[in-house]
This record gives sequence, structure tokens and C-alpha cells, in this order.
Amino acid sequence: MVSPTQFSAARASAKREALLNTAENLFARQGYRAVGIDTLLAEAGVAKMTLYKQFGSKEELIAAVLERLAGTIISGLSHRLTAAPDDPRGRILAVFDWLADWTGSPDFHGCLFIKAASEYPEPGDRPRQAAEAFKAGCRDLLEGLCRDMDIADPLRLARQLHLLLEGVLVIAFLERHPQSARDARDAAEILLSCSAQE
Amino acid sequence: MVSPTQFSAARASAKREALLNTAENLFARQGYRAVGIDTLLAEAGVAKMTLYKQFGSKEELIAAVLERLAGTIISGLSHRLTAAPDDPRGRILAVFDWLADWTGSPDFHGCLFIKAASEYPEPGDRPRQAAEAFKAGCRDLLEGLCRDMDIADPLRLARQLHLLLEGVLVIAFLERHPQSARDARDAAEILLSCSAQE
DNA sequence: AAAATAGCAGACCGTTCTGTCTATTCCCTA
DNA sequence: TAGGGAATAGACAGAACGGTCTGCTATTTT
Repeated sequence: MVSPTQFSAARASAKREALLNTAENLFARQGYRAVGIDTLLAEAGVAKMTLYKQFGSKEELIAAVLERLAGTIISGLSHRLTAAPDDPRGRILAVFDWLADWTGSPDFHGCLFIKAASEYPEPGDRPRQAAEAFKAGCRDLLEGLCRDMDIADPLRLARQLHLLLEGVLVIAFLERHPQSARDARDAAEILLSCSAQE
Repeated sequence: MVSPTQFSAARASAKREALLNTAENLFARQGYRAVGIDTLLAEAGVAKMTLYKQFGSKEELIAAVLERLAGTIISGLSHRLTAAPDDPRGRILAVFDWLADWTGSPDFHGCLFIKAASEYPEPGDRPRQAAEAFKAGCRDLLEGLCRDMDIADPLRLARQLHLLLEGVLVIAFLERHPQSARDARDAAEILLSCSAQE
């Protein structure tokens, strides 16, 4: 049996989800400031008051979109790593395979976190904070993988791999084909081998 | 002797420069769509009609800012490479030293080209075109340096170094300290060594 | 079944946006 | 020194911005 409050919550959350989905799509395609909330609301089929009850402001909506997206991405990647080989090296390379799929997908329009930090650059801006948190999460994930390897400076390797990853996000967005992910994978292999030898 | 038209042109170009300088500063700090032209004009001390006579539109002004900046950056880097050691390897590493200085400078606020492509993402948008052209120029410059090395696939190495470079631009913008450039330099050294061995 | 409550749609607010227009000023030439 | 032409400042226009407010509907509880 579903309680009334649960039912209401489910209905509210349906509109909330519609808002988040539409916002993610439009922001990804056009940018944050380029999309007005009226456009957004029309496309989502949601009332303006619903947006402001649920999120409080446009910037908070953006932050909510980013936080949900961060969870989706990290859990998607983590899930994929469970299917990867057991050796640490293979798991790290699997990150770049996943990256190739992501950047090669037709609805990849650049990294929404980089874009958010670009459009809301002040340290106090919530979108920028969400972006910093996500990128720190990515680096932490890579650090975890690198620690499993038996090398002298796993943190440095993680930062280097992170640079490759961000580079792929930028170049794939600008050049519109997934070659860069393959290049990054090749480079990662070299860095892995040489770090291990040290 | 200075002709009248030259004198007029000099005066016009002084205002034009003021516009370009102010625009570059404000756009770098706050973003493109976040800065209205009225703010820009007030700060530059220039009339609105001057902007529209000189550039035609805000987007064209942005493109002009980016094209001028691209020239400044590429020539600054090139000049610095003339002072670098003669061996190809040293010149490539000098690129990353230059990158460390750039991203470490107090008025580094992220890469204006990445930001431009983020805010004007359509293929026909002039700011995005300027960004694509600049990044292609960077890759070409790296390709030139890598070709001087005696390795099997210099173009692939160039693309890999380019990934590191773009990664540094993103991470330095998000984390606000120039550690990433040092990490990239270390990684570049490894890639150079291993590419040479192949 | 009636009343209360919560969430909805859409009109509405003042502000700010890019871009245009006009009247004036300034500078060079004759 | 007078005149011509370009560049100026600032008012102006129409649209779009983020955000608020007011009725109304639809659901839930008594």
C-alpha cells in the first residue's frame, strides 16, 4: 500500500525529474545562461512555481542537475569497473574505454561540469562548487585505482591520468570525434608501464 | 608626415584596443554571456556605436578578442621556444614550462577558448570557430615539435601531449594551483622517452 | 460528503539584454 | 576661420531575463 504522502512525493518527484531531465538536455546543448527558464519550463511542461518550490533558483537547479549527473556518471563508471579485469592495470585502462564510449556517444556535448565552472566562475557559485566536487571525485577514483598498483608515487600517476581524462573531454568536445580517447588510452598504457618500472 | 586618414585610424584603433582589452578582462573573469555590453562599454569608456561600427555584434567582438589572443599566445610561446635548447626533447618540455607560467599567473582564469566553445557551442558560432582554430593551431605547433624527434608516430605523440596540455588548462582553472603543469611535464617526459624507444 | 490543504498554471513585476537612432561634438581641411 | 564629415554619447526600442503573486484545481482527511 502506498501512503498519501508517498503518493504526493511521487507526483512531485515526477515533475522534479522532468525538470532535471529537460534542464540537463538543454543546458548540455546550448549552455546555462543561454537557456532561459521560460524555455525550460515550456519544454518540460512544468509550472514556474514548481521550479522555484523545488529548487529555489536557477543556479540551484543547475547545481541539482550537476549533482544528479555526477552520481550517474560515477556509478556508471564504477559499475563498469566491476566487469573489468581484476588486475589494477586493466581496471585503469577500462576507465579510458569507458571514456571513449562516453565521448563517442551522439549525445555527448562536452563536459557539463567544465562548462558550469566556466559560466559560474566565482568560488561561491553553486554550479562551480558542484563542478569542483565532481572533478575531485574523479581524481579520488583514479587515486584509488592507482593505489592498487605497486608503484612509488600512485598519487602522481593518478593526477597524470586525470589530466589525460580532462584533455579528452575538451578535445572530444572541440573536434567531435573519439580519436582522443584512444590516444589517451595509449598514453595511459605508457605511463602505467613506466611508473611500474621506476 | 602622418596623413589624416592614418591619424583617424590611429584614434579609432585606440578605442578598438580599449574595447578588446576590457572585453578580454571581463570575459575572462565573468564569462561571455554574464557580461553585458553596457558594462563593457562603461569600463572601456567607449560609446556603444563605436562597438557596433568596429565589430558589428557582440559575438564578432568575442571572436576578435579570441583571434587577437590566439596570436598573442602563439607568438609568446614561439618566442619562448627560440630561447629553449636546440634538442627537440628540450623544446617540447619548454612548452610545459611555459604552460606552468601561464596557468600559474594571477590573471589566469581558465582558457578563454574552451569557455567560448562552451557558451557558443553551435558549429556556425564565430566564437566556437575561433576556439577550434586556436586549438588546431596548438596541435599543429606540437606536431611540428614532435616531427623533429626521430620517432615512429610523431603525430600520435603530439595528440597525446595536446591532451595533457588541455588537461592542465582545465585542472589549473578548477583547482587554482599550478601543480598540474608539473605533473603534465613529468608525464610528457615519460611519453617522450618511451616513444623514442619504440 | 464537506472542508482543508497543497501544488498547479499563467499573468505579472521590475530589470537587463542586444542592438538602433539621433543630436552633438570634435577634428581635419581648405 | 569656416565648413564638412566622422565618431561620439546617451536616449530609446523590443524582447527576454529571473523571480513573485494570485487564483484555481485536485487530492486528502474528517
